[in-house]
Amino acid sequence: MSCYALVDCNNFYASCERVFQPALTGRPVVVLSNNDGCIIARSDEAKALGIPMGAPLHEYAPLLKRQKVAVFSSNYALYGDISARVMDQLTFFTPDVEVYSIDEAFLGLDGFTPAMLPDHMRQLRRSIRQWTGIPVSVGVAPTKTLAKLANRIAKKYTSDGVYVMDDPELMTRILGDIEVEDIWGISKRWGARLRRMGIGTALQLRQASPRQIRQALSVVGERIVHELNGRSCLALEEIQPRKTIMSSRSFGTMISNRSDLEEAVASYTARAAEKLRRQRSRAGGIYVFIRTNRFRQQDPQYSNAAMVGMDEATSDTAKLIRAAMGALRHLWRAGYRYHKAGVMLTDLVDDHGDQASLFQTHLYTRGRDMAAERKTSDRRMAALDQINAAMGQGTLFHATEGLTPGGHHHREKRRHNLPKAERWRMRAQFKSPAYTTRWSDLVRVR
DNA sequence: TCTGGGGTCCTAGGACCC
DNA sequence: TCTGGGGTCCTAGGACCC
Repeated sequence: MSCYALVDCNNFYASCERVFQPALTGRPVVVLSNNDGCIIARSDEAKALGIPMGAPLHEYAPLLKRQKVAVFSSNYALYGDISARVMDQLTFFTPDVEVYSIDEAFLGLDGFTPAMLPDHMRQLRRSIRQWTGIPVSVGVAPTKTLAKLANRIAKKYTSDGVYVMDDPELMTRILGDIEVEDIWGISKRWGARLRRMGIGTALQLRQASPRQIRQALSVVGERIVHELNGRSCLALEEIQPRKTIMSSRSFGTMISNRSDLEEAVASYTARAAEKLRRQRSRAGGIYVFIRTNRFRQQDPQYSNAAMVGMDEATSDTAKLIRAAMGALRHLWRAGYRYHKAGVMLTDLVDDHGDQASLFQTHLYTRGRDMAAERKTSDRRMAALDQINAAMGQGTLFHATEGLTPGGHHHREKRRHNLPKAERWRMRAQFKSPAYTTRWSDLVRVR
């Protein structure tokens, strides 16, 4: 039987700020997003005041003032540093650590005797508190999904912040009280879909037919069913280099000037390139997007993006910026007030492996795709030619402009006289008359 | 006036090939 | 209006996460 723990830092950013200002203990604390726009972390006291996650600051400013809430701008350098210390402590307790996010880690506990787990985990919690000042909660269970739930229980109902899920009968009772939306991997939208199927609690989902859930929520949903039943489908994963690297910001004030926009995109590209080099990768492509403020309904709206393929994968900031500027030349339109822009580095390759042959394939298929585009859309072709002519560096092979949802729909309707759901059903029937699930389908292999 | 910034995985469908 | 079947590769879009 497998065994996992989820270690989760309580109200992480707020706790980090408190480490350096112990006087804030017992007082409500919130931390703000980049431009001080949203509230992205809250201490327990702040949550008790009814301040929701992601709330716009301007809506809650009066309440914060009235309640004397301590308000911080975010300090990611600090949070990253404290996070590293917390994760470092974990390795003293087990070598099997998967850092899942800045404030969470899964532990593999297969070698431990069940009887000693609670004490061991309490000790882990104490030592993290002692060495970093950060309070954590620990949930232990046979699968990652159950460990996530165990962690919730540890946070909400225990005094020592540790909960080990080992009593099957008690577990059944607990799952009956958990809403489906509180399960890891089930959000509002999927929750609503499940409720329409008569599934509202974790217990009901556990008892549901894996096949039916797969039809509704894909293999991802089916995995959750198995995981709730104690069959582990999600293994501990190794840390690996990122597959994409993003850098984006909304501007403090809106930008109409083209050179200001260029400056912003260039600096985002530089920042992304730094991250790229830090993980020893090179980028084969760069995606650039710009947009107006979607909240200002009264303003004319514009949003566009383009993707540039580099001639050769690179981590050279200057080259990447030239490519980004080429994309931007195409994207920019006068007369709009821009509010946000960003770049994403894609097609990342390792600095060590045999990336050369891998990249050859990409170049080849891209050429083929361009030929295909010519067939399907004259409009897109004209755009592509225009852009490619304008670009000195790299080859642009995709532009979102000209690809309208309407166009998709139109083609779709012409080609198929059956609705999508019906086609899908027929196809599924035809392909697999007898439903079987291979374990290899369920277990995610990286 | 103000409303975040990152990531990952899965599936359907199109293009292409034989 | 109909117009094979099997396979691969790729992309867009839709989900989800913190």
